[in-house]
Amino acid sequence: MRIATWNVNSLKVRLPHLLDWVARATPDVVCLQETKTEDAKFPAADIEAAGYRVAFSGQKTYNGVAILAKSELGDVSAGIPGFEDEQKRVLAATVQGVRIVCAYIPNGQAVGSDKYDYKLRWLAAFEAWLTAEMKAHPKIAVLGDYNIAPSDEDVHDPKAWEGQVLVSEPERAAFFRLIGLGFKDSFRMFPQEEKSFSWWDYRMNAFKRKMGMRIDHILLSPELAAGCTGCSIDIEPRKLERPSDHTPVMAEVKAG
DNA sequence: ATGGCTATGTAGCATAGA
Repeated sequence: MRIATWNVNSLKVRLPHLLDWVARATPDVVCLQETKTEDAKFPAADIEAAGYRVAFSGQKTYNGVAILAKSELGDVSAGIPGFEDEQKRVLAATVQGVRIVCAYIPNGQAVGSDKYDYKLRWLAAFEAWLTAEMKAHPKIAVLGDYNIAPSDEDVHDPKAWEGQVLVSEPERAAFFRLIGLGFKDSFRMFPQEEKSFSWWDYRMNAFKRKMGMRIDHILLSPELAAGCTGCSIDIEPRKLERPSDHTPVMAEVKAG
């Protein structure tokens, strides 16, 4: 089963890219972030016509998550239980015996800002919830835009970014607490090219200059990781006209 | 060089992203 994540930065603008990409990459599950689309305006018919079922939790202007799947989406739930949050950032569903969690982790804006505090509080709630989810679902995958570059090799210029949001020690510590629960960063289970990134700033010709970060991740529970046969980033969509600033990441796992 | 793009909501720019 191929499972993917992609921050599309507006589903309305990126729908043609998404449909082209799923036709080419043929994922079984796709987690989307930053759909920026109210549920009433979600393009469900176009996605269903492409052969996917879909669940979504969105809002106007900001955030918004969705899960596409070739087969049935069971036990769909939105948000982190017990964590009050107006922002639509989490959606979970069970597909072929695999619990899929789609997450759009807060950006954090700047270290020390209110949004940074919110990011750390959010991550603490996320970790607590996943600790329980993992026990309930031994086959669980957590896919999404983490807005954290785990290690310096995930940053084009670690010196320039040192201590900044996306790489700061508390953010990385939160990421590695998820690893501490037993999750594997599927991308790093396999040999990868140097300077493998999933996001490049729209400005400064950052993509062409390979000035990116790896902040989109697929974390797998031990049971899923044991059956994982690959994980890769597809940079092709970033080369198109009007691209998302993020690219898809896809892993292959054994279905339940 | 602390900007630089892009998307949205809304009708000028402000906010946010990362």
